[in-house]
Amino acid sequence: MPRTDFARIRCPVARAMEVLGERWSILVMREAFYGTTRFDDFARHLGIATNILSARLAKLVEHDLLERVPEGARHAYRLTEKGGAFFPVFLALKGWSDRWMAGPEGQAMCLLDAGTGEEVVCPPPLDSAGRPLTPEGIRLVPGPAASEAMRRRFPGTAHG
Amino acid sequence: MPRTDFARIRCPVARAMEVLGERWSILVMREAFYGTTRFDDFARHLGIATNILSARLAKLVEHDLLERVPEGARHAYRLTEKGGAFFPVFLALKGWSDRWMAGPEGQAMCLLDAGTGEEVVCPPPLDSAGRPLTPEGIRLVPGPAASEAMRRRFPGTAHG
DNA sequence: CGGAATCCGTTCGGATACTG
DNA sequence: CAGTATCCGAACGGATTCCG
Repeated sequence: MPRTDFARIRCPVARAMEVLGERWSILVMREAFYGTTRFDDFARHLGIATNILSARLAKLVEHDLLERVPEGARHAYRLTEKGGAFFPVFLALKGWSDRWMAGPEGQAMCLLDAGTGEEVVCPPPLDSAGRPLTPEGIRLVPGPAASEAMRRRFPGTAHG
Repeated sequence: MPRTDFARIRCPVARAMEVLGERWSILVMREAFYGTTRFDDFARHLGIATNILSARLAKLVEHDLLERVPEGARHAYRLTEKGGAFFPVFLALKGWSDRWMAGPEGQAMCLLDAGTGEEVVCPPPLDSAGRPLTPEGIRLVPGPAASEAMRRRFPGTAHG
């Protein structure tokens, strides 16, 4: 009984979980955002087993979030455009985690705008009245890739 | 050899991965954001094995993203404040996934502002010049919960 | 040192059966 | 219908070893 193949699910978020759904994956990306590029640095900074690191990096490279480029005798793992585009997601996750998952001491790392020195925050999505958007404030309509089940579940169109 | 206990890591993001680091977890939250509250609906909508769903829901309830409330003869799983606060993170992830992980057909679901009918997007973080913030545009300083290793790695303070 | 390969315990996760 | 429990294969992940 092979496990469900997330790559085959129509929902792009599910497909993202195929790449980022293991617990170390996001932390590897965090390290990449913090400037780490070499295998050994990832391993030491994270305290991750090397075989797992190897597998995670390979998957991130396979899905084009990182690229493996020769650098002298070794390799460097660098963010691609796709990987760099994930930065706002990480920022949002970090914001939530610092607020809701931190211990009494608070946050471990502080991200400052290099220009102003102000702390970087992910702006929250707002509704038309300028209030933070909640799940209740949205209407769901199927997109072009929606399955039949989704269309039955959420009847309507963008302009209906 | 037990696996690394993410709850003990100082980084709040790592602690978040303790709860959300399994591949089904985010999709369970997605369903909650889409209005699902009952066990059977989660199971049918997601196509997840019921024992796994049971475990994921229990963990989300344990960490206070969902609460299990009696509803007639059964239970309803409802978003808590903490769980609702995760919505912007989901939105950011969905935006990235729709852009970078979707197939040629595009997105599966479209989230509209219930008031205006406009598609909801997560505003990207900007730097002081109004340009999208990149990992290169930030300066990293240790926060109050930073480990010694982190302080050595990132010397400096918020006002240094 | 960089990274892959091996070994093995643990967890995930699907299918099925079971209880209320 | 709402879940829990059991079984078992497959994947995750830690420790160690090995190769360039």
